[in-house]
Amino acid sequence: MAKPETKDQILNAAEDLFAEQGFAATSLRQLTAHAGVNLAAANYHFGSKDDLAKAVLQRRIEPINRERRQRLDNMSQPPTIEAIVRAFIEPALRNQQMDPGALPESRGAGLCRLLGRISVEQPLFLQEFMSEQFGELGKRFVAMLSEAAPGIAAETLWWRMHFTVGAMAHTLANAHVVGQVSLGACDANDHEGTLKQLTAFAIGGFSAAEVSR
Amino acid sequence: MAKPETKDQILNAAEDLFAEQGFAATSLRQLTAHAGVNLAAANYHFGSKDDLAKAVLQRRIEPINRERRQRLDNMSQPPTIEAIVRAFIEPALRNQQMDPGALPESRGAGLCRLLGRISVEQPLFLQEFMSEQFGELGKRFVAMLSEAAPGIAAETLWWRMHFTVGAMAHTLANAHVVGQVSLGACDANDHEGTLKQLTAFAIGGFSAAEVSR
DNA sequence: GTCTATAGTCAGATAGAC
DNA sequence: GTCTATCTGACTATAGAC
Repeated sequence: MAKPETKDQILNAAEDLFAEQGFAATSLRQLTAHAGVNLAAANYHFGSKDDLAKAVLQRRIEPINRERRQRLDNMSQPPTIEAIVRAFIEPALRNQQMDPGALPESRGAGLCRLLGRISVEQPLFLQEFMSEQFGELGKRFVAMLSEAAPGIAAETLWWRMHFTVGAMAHTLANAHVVGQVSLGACDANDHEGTLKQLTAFAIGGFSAAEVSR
Repeated sequence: MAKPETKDQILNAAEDLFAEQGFAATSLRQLTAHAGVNLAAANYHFGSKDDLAKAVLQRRIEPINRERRQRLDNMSQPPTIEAIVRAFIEPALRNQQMDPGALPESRGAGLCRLLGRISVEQPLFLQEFMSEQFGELGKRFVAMLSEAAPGIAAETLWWRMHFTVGAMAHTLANAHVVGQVSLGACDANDHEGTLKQLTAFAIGGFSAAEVSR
C-alpha cells in the first residue's frame, strides 16, 4: 500500500463537505477534488456514495457512543437526572480528539455540524443506521432515567430523549445562525457556553412534571 | 386561464415531496409527474426550483406566524411561560386547515414534516428566508418571555427558543422514527399527545434556573 | 397557458492501462 | 492502488409549436 492516507483523506473531505452542504448536494467530483485524490478512488475504496456516507458516520458515532456507555457504566447510584443528561449530551457536543494525525483538532467544528446534518437528512439507510447504532444504548438511558425520575413514564422519557436529540442536532447544524437571529446576544463560538445552555435546558425538560393524560 | 389549479398542484406536490425526500433529492421531473402537470410548467410558473421552494415555504409559514402574532396580541398580562410557549409551538404543530379546496386535511401531516425539513436543510436562501420571516417575531417572543421569567437573561432565552425550534423540527421531520426506536412505547400518530409532550418539555426547559457564569 | 423536444450540464459508476 | 477516459443516465432550463 503506497499511500494509506487516501481512504482517510476521502473520509475527511466527505465529513467536511457533507457537514457544510449536506449529502445530496455534495458530488463525488467535488469531494475527491477537495481530498486531493482521484475521482475513481472514492468508488474504489467505498463502493458507492451511500456506503461512503455510512463509513463517515460510523467513524464518528462509534467513539461517541463508546464514551456514553463508559459514563453510564461508571455512574454512581442512584444516578441523578443531571448526570445522565450530561452523559448523553457531552460526548456528542464536545470536540473529541481522536487519533490526532488523521483528525486535526480543527476538524472538530466540522464534525459537530456533520452530526447535526445526519440526524436530520434521511436517505433511509442513514435513519436505519442510527437506529442500529443507538437502539440498545437508548434503552439503557431510558432505564437509568426511570431510576432517577420515578414519577415519569418510559414513554415520556423516550419523547424527552427525542426532543433532546432534536435540540442537539439543530444546535450543531445551525449554531452559526443563532448569533445572527439573536442580533449578537448569543455567541455560537463559545462552545462551552453553548453546552451549558443546552444542558440546563434539557435538564429542565426532563425535570418537568409528567404530562396529564 | 384554463386551469387555475396547476400552480397549486405544483405547490402541493412540491410540499409533499420536499417533506418526504428533501429539497436537493427531489427532481422537477418527479415533482411535476406527481402533480400531474407538464415538466415545463414548474419553470413557467415559478422561474426556478429555488423560487418554487420559496413559494412553498411562504404559503405555509405566513399563516403560522400570523397566528403566533395574534396570540401574542391577545395575551393576558402578565403572561405566563406556559402561554408563551404554547403560542410558539401550537401554531406550528397543529395541522392548520387553510382553504380546504386547495389543501385537503390529509395534507396536514406532510406539512408538518416539510416544516421540519426546511428548518434544517440549508441552501442558504432558505436560512435567510427564515431569518427574514421570523426575526421580528422572535424579538417579540423574547421580550414577553423576559416579562414572564424576570430572572433569565435575554441570551439564555434566545438559546432556549433555539433549542425549542430544534426539538420541534426534529419531532416534525422524524416523528415516524420515535415509535420505532422506542419499540412502540411512543405513538407518533397521536398528534395531540405529541404536542402535549413537546409543550411540557419546552416549558420545563424554559423554567430551568439560569446557567451559572 | 400548455405542451414537445432538446440543449447543455453534471451526476455516479466503471473499464482498462499503468 | 491509482489514474485517464468514458459510459449511461438524469438533471434544470428553455425554445418554439399550438
